[in-house]
Amino acid sequence: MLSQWHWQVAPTSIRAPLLDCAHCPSAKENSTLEQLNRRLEAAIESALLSAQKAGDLPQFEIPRIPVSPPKRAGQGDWAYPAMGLARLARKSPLDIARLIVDRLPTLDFAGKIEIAPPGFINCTIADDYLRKQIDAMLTGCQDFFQLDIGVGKRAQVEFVSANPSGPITIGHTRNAVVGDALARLLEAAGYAVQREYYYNNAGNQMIILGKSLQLRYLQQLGEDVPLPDDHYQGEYLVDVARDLAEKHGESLRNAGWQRFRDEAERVMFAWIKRSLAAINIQHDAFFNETSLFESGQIWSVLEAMRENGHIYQATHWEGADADEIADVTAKGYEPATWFRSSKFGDEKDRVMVKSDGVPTYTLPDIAYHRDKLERGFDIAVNVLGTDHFSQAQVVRHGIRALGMDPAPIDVIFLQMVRAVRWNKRLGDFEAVKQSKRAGDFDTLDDLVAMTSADAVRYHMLARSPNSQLDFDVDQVVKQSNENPVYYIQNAYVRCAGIFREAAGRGFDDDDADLTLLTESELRFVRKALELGNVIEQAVTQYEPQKIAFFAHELAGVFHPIYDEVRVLHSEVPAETAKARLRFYRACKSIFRYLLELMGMSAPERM
RNA sequence: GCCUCUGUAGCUCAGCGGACAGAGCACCGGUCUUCUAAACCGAUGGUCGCAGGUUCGAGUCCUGCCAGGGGCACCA
Repeated sequence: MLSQWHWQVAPTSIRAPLLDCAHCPSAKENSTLEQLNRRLEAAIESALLSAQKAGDLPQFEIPRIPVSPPKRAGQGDWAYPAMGLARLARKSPLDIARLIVDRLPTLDFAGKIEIAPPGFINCTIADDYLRKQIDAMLTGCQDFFQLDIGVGKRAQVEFVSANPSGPITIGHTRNAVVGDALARLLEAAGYAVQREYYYNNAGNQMIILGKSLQLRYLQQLGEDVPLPDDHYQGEYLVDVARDLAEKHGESLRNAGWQRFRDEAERVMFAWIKRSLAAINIQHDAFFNETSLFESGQIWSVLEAMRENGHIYQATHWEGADADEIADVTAKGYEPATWFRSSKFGDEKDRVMVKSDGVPTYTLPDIAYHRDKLERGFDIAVNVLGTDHFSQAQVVRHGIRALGMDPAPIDVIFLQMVRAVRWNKRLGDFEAVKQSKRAGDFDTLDDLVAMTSADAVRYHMLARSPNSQLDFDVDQVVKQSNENPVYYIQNAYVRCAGIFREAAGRGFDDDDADLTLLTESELRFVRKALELGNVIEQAVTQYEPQKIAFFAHELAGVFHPIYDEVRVLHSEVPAETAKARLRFYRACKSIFRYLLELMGMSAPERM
């Protein structure tokens, strides 16, 4: 079955090979906070065990209480709430905290360890340790922050998956940005990632698209043929028809609609790829529905489901009530092929093959996901609009009906997105109309033209998938501190500016003495070291927006320091200046990496 | 009706069962002789939709309401 893949491989060379993980980053010791919190938790657990062994604490199973960064300054970098043990240990939280701290093994990264009421253990990272991380970071953020959770594993992200019937819309754009960001984060977590695009080209929609183009073409030839209401009305098909007429003249006058469908698919796909490339997105593989028909996979899936006893022929589903039966009878349907999905928790059964013998969308969808599972990905994430929620459930039931475990497949559901602008008269936001008149936009191309690729990527990413997103086109256009895009990029630009100036003066950071750095700079390093945790959380919880929030927070730590900590200034001693230049080298490195993780550019100037 | 998402400052939104609920914007007051203004400093601003419950501890978990979005095809 593995030999029956039907994808075109996109011309991209920068991706990791899909099957060969020989050169994947190997598990290695790294020094991010991602490990520090784990090490602190382990140390606390061993302290507790030791206290139990000595009889200072009663025997109980030690619950997992994670250490977390406190909200407030002055409470250290990691806090452990010992209150959670009070009941089990039958001691006051402060006493327990004392017992733990007294027995805590030595930790090279730990500086001050304090106990605070009502029972927190606050651990501060030692300054020396932070200073060492600056040089470590300079060996490359990609390596420095590389997690080991995905090493040796293969992940697939299926996203966009818009049918080639028109341009990429605002909704697809959110999907594209979130999917690609997740793919980048998975790569940062060590996975070999494949970006896949699945599209339906076998169904009725593509037939109508072909017929629509055919009519547009005939109109170009001067024929007076109307375009029915249920056909594609978009102006873009007129452009395609005009090109066809120019290239082929009248030779296609008697061609079948299939010829036009193929042409439409080809042109639309070229357009879609161009649009996505403009925001720095490329898929590795394209998988089409038609291939599932040609290979016969849809029928083998149906057979397998039938053998497992989940398929039946009927005019209506088995649990239909009187109203539904009356409804179906009125329509006069012949028997169709049903999937008994209600057995798997669905609210009703679903039609797999219509009474006219044509499969519904669901059957190839199940076949596609079976194929995906058979390709052996450790995780396969599907980015879908929330309007596909029910459909995704049915596919899941279908996979179970095949006797397969759908566990590797996860879905990120994106809530709706719309472009809005402020309407002064109404005193409220107003949806941008779905028309193509000047100033209105509803496609990715329009969005990019009016703002920028970077702005589109950031604003589409910086929102929880669970939240609806109003893309405020006026705000996104603004080049001011109202716009986080420039706030973040400016951090990189400012670093780049220092190095331009330093180079001009022949000043470098060779032999920098990092002990000359003070609390301000170390505050930045502390924050920067959280990146490992952020990537881990983004990947394991499927929350790629976390990286956007973090980038903004880190820029928020950076700018005040930049304002205060100068390098090439008459009053800064040369040795101090060297140390600071080294610090800004690390800053520049991490901002470049963050922008790369978000698929944004890192401009040298703005 | 059923499923699902959302409701936190005037606006847009963060917030891992933990300490006094945070940013940005807007508004108000300051800061460009320095590598620095797409920036910085300061001030104002809150019954976390409502009501119960679990917990030593709830914006966070549970139940029920209220309000808004989306989905519940022999469409894709």
